[in-house]
Amino acid sequence: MNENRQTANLTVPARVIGRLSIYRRVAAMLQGEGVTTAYSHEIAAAAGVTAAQVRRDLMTIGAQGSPTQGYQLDELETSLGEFLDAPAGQRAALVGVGNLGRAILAHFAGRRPKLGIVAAFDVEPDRTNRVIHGCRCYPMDELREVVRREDIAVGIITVPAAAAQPAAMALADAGVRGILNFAPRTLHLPASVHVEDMDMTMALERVAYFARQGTPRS
Amino acid sequence: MNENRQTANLTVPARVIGRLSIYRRVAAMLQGEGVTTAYSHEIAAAAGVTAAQVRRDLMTIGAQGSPTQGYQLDELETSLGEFLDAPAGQRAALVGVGNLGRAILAHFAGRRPKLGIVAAFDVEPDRTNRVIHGCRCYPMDELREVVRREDIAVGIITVPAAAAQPAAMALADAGVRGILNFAPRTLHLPASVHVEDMDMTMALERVAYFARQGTPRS
DNA sequence: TAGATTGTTAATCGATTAACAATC
DNA sequence: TAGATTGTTAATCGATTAACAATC
Repeated sequence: MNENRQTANLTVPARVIGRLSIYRRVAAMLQGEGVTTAYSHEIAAAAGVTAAQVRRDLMTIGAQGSPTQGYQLDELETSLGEFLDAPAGQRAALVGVGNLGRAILAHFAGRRPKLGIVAAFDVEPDRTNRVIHGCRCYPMDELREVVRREDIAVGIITVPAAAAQPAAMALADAGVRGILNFAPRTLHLPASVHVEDMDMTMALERVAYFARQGTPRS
Repeated sequence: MNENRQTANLTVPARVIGRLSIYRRVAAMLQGEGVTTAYSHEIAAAAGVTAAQVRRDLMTIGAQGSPTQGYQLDELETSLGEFLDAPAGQRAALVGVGNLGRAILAHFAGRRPKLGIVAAFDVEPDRTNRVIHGCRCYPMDELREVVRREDIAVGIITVPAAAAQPAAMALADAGVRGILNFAPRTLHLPASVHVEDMDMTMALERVAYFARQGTPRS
């Protein structure tokens, strides 16, 4: 068991990656307010986690703070960017240009230079061969070609539930390695493809349940 | 520590509630295919979890299966509904009728009779005093009155990041007990208000990271 | 019956929290 | 310096997994 331990790139749990993304958002926000340094408990308060968690997470990526000054926010933002972003950037494609798909295109348009949605796909002819929120929309049968040409690594699924699995397969077959799935259906894909579900119905039902019962103390 | 243990309604972790919501979706889907009973491993496969987890979760809500037949899907769906839904139903309000807000209104329109979005709010005059995707849109200064009149228990926040905290406060002050937050900002609210974050940017960055690094084996 | 599945407890695993010496 | 904060390890906590007798 010792011989196959990972040496070069440590494995970081998904939970931690999510928090790092939030710390980056917080660092940008604080800098926007003119703040240049922040203590772990200040970052923690803005991120909604504990100070100890912030320190441990930042230790993971090798970001260091000063015991008297805290963390230098511009350095921190750089460190987080180097960890979270691909050096050469990554490109994403969206499948399903309905109401939700369009909203997501608008939401991400120009937000992250290192991670842009560069193509969208749909089965409906009246949604394709045009530009929506700055993103070119192609018919589904061009997916494979466009994904390869544009070197697209990430897929976003916003099709109806019944169409989700075929859409995911098409993306995976074309070479996509990660999928953000908004459709209320569990996707079955090779283990080499990382899937994250954004199930709005589930989330809303959970909120409704705890609105009634009260939040557990965890 | 023994004296204040909960007796009547057991506390169920958020993770479990989320899975129960998924089992309900699976039960509905299988019934739509004409299936009447399913084993835990069949439900598990469709839900993307382990069979042992399905059995343990269903045990939590007192749903029983037969060792030879598995679970009766119509009974299961009823049990899950009785557990997840408020007997008299619950009403939700959405704040922020932009692209994402409209998409969510369309997404939930008529989907769950026991949990409907019955009001929307916005600061923009040209978005208010009209009906969008079947939902009446009010100006923000009517929020308190409408939330109380319609007995709204759940809020959905789809405003820009800078407007999220005031919107959350307005909802909490009006009596909302749970909030589904799509804005990329951590909300600070009394502990009595349950908050769930749907951070699309974080989720996409996480997918992009694991698309590059490979999924951890967890 | 035989056998796969269920309900339920014990063992394992991983993440969070607590603690504390080192630091500026 | 004094003192709050940092980096880092040990203890705790909770959830998942493994195991197995009971069931139809």
